[in-house]
Amino acid sequence: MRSDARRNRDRLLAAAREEFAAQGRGASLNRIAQQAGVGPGTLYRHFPSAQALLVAIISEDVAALCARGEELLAHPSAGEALRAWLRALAVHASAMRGLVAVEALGGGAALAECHDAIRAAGSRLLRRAEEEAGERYQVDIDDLLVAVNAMAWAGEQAPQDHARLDRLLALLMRGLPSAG
Amino acid sequence: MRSDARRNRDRLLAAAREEFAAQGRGASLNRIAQQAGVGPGTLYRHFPSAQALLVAIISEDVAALCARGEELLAHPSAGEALRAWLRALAVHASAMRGLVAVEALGGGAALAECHDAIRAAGSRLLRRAEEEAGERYQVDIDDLLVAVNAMAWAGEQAPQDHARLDRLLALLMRGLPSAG
DNA sequence: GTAATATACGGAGACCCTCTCCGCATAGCA
DNA sequence: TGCTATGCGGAGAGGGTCTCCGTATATTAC
Repeated sequence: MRSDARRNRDRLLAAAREEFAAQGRGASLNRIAQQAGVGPGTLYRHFPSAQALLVAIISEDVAALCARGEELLAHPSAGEALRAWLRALAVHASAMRGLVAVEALGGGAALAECHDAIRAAGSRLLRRAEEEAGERYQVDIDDLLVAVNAMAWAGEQAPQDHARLDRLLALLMRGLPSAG
Repeated sequence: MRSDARRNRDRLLAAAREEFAAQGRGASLNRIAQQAGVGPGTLYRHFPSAQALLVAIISEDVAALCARGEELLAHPSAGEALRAWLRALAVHASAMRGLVAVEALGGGAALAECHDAIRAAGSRLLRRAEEEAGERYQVDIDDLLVAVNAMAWAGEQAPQDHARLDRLLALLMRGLPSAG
């Protein structure tokens, strides 16, 4: 990749993060291109669709989430570790308003890889929590992750209510093993 | 209101229901007007924004939900009644893809009335379930309703997975009193 | 039945958004 | 320094939201 292309790509990603965080669903790809100082054509060459742009951003975050999951495997309380990680996931999902919605949709192969990585991390934490609690927690890990995303989405619908996300997560986690 | 205006209003609402159900977020107000056989100007005179249109549709449904809540107060199991009603709420929220999202947003006075009515019905069912279970269920009714909406939203993100909504609701309801 | 009037209609069009196409510029290389 | 592959950018097509205003019509009074 040519150096100017690389530079533009990076600028576009940075501008997109800002725009998505600020505007949520109302984000405009035009504005992103403008903010990054490139033409719309350049944006669409790098990212053929708004979704591709989102996937690229998400991919950047997934590694961090997986690393956090790895760390949390060493946490003395497996139940708390699971909760902490799900909360981190929710915060990631909330980071840009409306981003979650697209994350939940199709999104292609790149996003599938992200999902697999997230699912793997979540599965390990869930299994450890189950072992700790000595009971099988009858839930599909995918459902649990979707539910966490849904809570993040709902939390973002009322951005002024900062505590809502925590309350919603608490509500969701009532049924988890070794609940506080 | 002039008779032709009334007729057009009704046609617009019917067309809007179809369009929202079929297209979800991709719904086009232009198409709704076209489908209803009126010009765009007519649509915007009756409903100044897409949100106003949604609110009008929602208002139509709320009465039915409240009536269902009333019925369920007579159900022998208060816990089951609560669950059944929350499920009905989720189905309503799912009825048109993406409608939930707007429902969660501001929406003005008309929507506030709807929320109040829903909250009142939900509160009564929740209180009865608590009494039956002999325990106080520490949850804000608003949070519970938002969470149900969030699950409906998540369910609609994967319309091909019909059972997902049920699984997500089950997940949410694990922490409810007298859970099965 | 007809005239007067308030009310509502509808479509042209302004403006913005997404996304494409292609002539032009330039980075990288010999 | 010149060549070429690669990338840039903006004009513009197509469609969406929403407005404005000349035209049409339901309604009322006579």
